[in-house]
Amino acid sequence: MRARDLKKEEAICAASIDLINRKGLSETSMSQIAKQANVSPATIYIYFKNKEDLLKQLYLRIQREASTSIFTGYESFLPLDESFKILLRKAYQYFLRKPEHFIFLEQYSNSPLISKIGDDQIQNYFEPLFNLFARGRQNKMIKDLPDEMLLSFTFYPIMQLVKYHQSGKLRLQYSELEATLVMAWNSIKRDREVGKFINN
Amino acid sequence: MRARDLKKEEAICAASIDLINRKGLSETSMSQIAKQANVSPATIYIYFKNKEDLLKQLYLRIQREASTSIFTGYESFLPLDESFKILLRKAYQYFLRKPEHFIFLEQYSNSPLISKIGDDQIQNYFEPLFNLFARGRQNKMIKDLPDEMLLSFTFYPIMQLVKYHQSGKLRLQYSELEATLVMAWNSIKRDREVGKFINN
Amino acid sequence: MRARDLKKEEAICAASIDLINRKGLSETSMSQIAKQANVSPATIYIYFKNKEDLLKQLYLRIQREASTSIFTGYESFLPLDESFKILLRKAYQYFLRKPEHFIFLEQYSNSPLISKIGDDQIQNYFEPLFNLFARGRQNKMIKDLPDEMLLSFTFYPIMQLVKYHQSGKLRLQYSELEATLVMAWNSIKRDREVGKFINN
Amino acid sequence: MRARDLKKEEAICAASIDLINRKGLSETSMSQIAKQANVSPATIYIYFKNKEDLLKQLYLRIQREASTSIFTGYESFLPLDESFKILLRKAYQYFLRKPEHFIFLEQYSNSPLISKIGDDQIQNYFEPLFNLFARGRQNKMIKDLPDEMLLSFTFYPIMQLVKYHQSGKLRLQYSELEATLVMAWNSIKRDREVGKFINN
DNA sequence: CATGAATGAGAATTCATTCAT
DNA sequence: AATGAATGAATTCTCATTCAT
Repeated sequence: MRARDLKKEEAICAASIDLINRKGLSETSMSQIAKQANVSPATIYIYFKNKEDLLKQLYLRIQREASTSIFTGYESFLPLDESFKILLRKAYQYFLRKPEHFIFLEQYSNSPLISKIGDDQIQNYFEPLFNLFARGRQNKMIKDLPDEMLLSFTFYPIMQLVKYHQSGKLRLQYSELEATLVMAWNSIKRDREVGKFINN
Repeated sequence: MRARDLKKEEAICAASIDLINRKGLSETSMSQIAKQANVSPATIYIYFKNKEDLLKQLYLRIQREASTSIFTGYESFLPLDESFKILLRKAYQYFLRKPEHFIFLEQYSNSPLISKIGDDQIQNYFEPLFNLFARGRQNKMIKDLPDEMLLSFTFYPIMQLVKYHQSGKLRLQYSELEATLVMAWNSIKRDREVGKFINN
Repeated sequence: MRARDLKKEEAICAASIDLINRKGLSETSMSQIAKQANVSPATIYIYFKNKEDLLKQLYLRIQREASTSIFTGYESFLPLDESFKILLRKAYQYFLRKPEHFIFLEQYSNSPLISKIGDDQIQNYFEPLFNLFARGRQNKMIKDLPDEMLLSFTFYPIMQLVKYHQSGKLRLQYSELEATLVMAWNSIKRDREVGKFINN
Repeated sequence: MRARDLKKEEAICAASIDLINRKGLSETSMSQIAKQANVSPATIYIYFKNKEDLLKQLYLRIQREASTSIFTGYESFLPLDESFKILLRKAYQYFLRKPEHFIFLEQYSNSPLISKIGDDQIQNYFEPLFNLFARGRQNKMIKDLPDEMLLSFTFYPIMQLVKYHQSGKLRLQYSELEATLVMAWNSIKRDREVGKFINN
């Protein structure tokens, strides 16, 4: 597998994402994908080893694309909180622009398929954010909490709001988004009031 | 006339949940379920109209059970923040005790199947939390933000931590959980420091 | 089997005939019949041994009813041609009144199921007609041809016209029917013009 | 790319016809057909959309083949009665040679499936006979009756005799067939004796 | 590289029938 | 007698994948 015609490969990916988003992983068959992509079923097997591989590649390439788009071009000399808000803002806006990608990622990563992907492969996509966290902890500007906790109160709430946006339940204005970013930052930034249990 | 066998229905549900957790929605077939539940495939169709209905009923009954378990028995005369923390703590602990239920809900609600369920049917499960939010907003103890925003910074981060727990990436100690609940509360409680965009 | 409640038995028969006429033998299941007859599937097996038996009994009882209705009450002292025309007219009118019965008979008798029914069982239903033919042959009023041939040019054309009527393609007026009966009679009545091959 | 294998399609058709003749429309399953045709069940669905389509195509192609075989090559310059007898004779002999086709047609056209076929599609197969009728009516050689009536006293009696032949109840000698054709012709030919109701 | 044909395995669902009450 | 529950076997049809061109 892995051949030339990028147009065809792209068509296969687009068809897959669209179908999976609309019908679900279980209701999307290789022949449906083939039909919608205007290729023969056999052609898919030139570009991907099998269905599992197709889905995995899709997941990885969407992650990669999102990560690239979100984490490139932000100036690391900015104050930590600014950098942090820039990243979250870009993430929010990126997924608003690419709802199909967002939905696909959610579906895939909440299914057992996700276990077939090595942790490291994913972890890397968050690296810049983790670096930011590390810097913040060193500078005593961010609470001394594990990355997962910090993500849970910053990145994931934002992702949840993307979901609300896409379902139409809550569409943030620009100013509201900015306030939200402040909320996210406040929830992890270190301050004078000391918590009872966590030594921050 | 033979009476309907609740044992059988229960076996079907349990088998479904188990298989779906292990193999995924897409890889779980009616005959696999039947086999694991020790009934005939045809028997499933006595209790559920079809596969879609089976999954939907599972989703609703798991939601209901979780909601009941989490939202019953908390004393409403307690201070708002206490009530709030009790609910989140119970939610966290409930899903820790019922990982299969948690995983099922995540998988189902991130698939297109979720769109077949009326909004109202779901919304109700959160009602006590929404009531709390409403009270808090009236009392000026909670920021004047829409429910979705409040959930995004309280309930969903906690759910994210359940996920981390179950994947083994981050298992909170009791004291850490308590600190986390404080974090959640702090993120939505109204305070003297006035944000730039939100008038709280 | 064979029990009491005639209402139930009648309901089962009526439902069967209706469904088979509308959906076809292949598309009619015992549970559909049960549902339409407002009884339990198990109940059908009290009245009939199994599906094959149900169909067979239906066929026989419809044949019997038709035969009874057509062949009773015609006066045998009438001239042969009058008797003959009376019978055909009654047959035509009977099936016009009972389209469901007609359609069922056609469907059943043109399927391999018919082979499960002994020839004698059916033959009897035509007996009065056969007697008429025999008398006619003896009296030299009817061509000396086998019963099957005589039926083919009298009874079956009339049945074909019933079919046309029911499909809406050709609905005979009363006078047209009478003319048709004359045609039928002419085709088998003996006359002076002698055929080349058959000695009539 | 593999080309479609006409041998396979033919095998599927032959197997279908054979099974339907022996077991009946209702008792013939796609897998039985596949097995007897020595193909995979899935292969049938390459050539036919579904079971209903398979049966419909079978019906149409058998009708077409019969029609072609019966109605080609008869000389239209012959006297009307000769032409007419030629056609009926060919029909009789054709179906005697192809009992499976005859039985299939009878079974299909007496089931509700027939209603899924447009009238026009069928009507065409009889066209040459209808033309003959039209000519005969114009020439005042045939009674002035609708096509359906004429068919009922000519074509269908002959078909009924085919049925008798195949069931073994009455096998006509050649000379008997000829006499029968005369009967058919006489029943529709116009003559001096004027009927009471029909103005012929 | 690309294809439509081909397929065995398996999907969801229904079947005719029997069971337990 | 009558029922709805229960079922193993069978139904139609689709699946992921490979084959032959």
